[in-house]
Amino acid sequence: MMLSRPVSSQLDEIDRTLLTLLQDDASTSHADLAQRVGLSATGVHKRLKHLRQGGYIKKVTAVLDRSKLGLDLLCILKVTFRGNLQPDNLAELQRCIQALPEILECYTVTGSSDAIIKVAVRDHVALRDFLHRLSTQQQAIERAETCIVLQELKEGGELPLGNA
Amino acid sequence: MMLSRPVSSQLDEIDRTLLTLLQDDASTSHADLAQRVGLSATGVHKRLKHLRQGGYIKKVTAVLDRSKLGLDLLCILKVTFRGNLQPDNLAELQRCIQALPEILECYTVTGSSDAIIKVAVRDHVALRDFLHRLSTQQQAIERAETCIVLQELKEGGELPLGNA
DNA sequence: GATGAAATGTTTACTAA
DNA sequence: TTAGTAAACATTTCATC
Repeated sequence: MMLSRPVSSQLDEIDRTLLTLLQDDASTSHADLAQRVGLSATGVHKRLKHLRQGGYIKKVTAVLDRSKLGLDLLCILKVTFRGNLQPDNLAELQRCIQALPEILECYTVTGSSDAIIKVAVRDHVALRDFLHRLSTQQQAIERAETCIVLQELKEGGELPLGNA
Repeated sequence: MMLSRPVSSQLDEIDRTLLTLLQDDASTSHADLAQRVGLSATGVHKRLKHLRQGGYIKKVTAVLDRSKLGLDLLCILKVTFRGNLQPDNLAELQRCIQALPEILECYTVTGSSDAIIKVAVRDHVALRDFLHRLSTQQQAIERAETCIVLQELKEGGELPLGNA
């Protein structure tokens, strides 16, 4: 016999719709959300509480306009290390992330580079300064190709939940 | 003689602090924010209104947990086109972004690749399927190096406003 | 999950600096 | 132009069904 759902249950379609709506605009009121998914505001509230407590929603954040804030130059760095991703290099990289706030994102990856770093700076002077601080703090960099972003065709990265 | 500031004025330190706090948690109440910046809730409200209307805050979004939603495989694609970034290729790329929701971010860049694409999929089967649809829809791809993300050392990309 | 009441949070008009 | 006070309004949350 099928008892009630486990605490950390699978998400149903209403949950996924709610998450999609909140990815688009997290300031939507419960009443609005309720109308769209065909539930009461309280029903929405309980589901959101579950989604937050279950860690599905990690946080709610304000997305700012980089240009308006003077950070016009976006770059993607492809970095390779001497000795690849050996523990020392990784530890140093993590220290860099803490020390250099211009680093927006940082991933270690397979392929021709060891790490990929996204950086936002004011202009090419700030970029030069950043690269100098990076190479000072990360001793084991063998090569760092700086790719300047020409166009942001899509960003923000809302997850596709239609088939999740 | 120096007259009053234009409507779309520069941001002061309180504005920047508010933006930083909202990047960290956009669900913070006006009362809480007020306490932190030494203002009344009304003062905060007026500043936030200005920041929203001025376009400094583009939107408020819920950040979801990829793993919990079954999108465990994050990849970064370095793509080069036959004929580089010629208009036809760009148009086709924009169509791809619309058609392939797995694409979280897409940038055209300088350097050894023409575009860099961030993709989230469920597993390697979904990745294979995605790559197939990509190459079908984007005819002019000369080469696409798929870098699988091993670790997300930093993501989300909150902007550093200390020196803005 | 729904209803309605209580607690919070937000917005506005008004006032003062 | 900017911010504070207080009141009106809306939303979120909780107890109860």
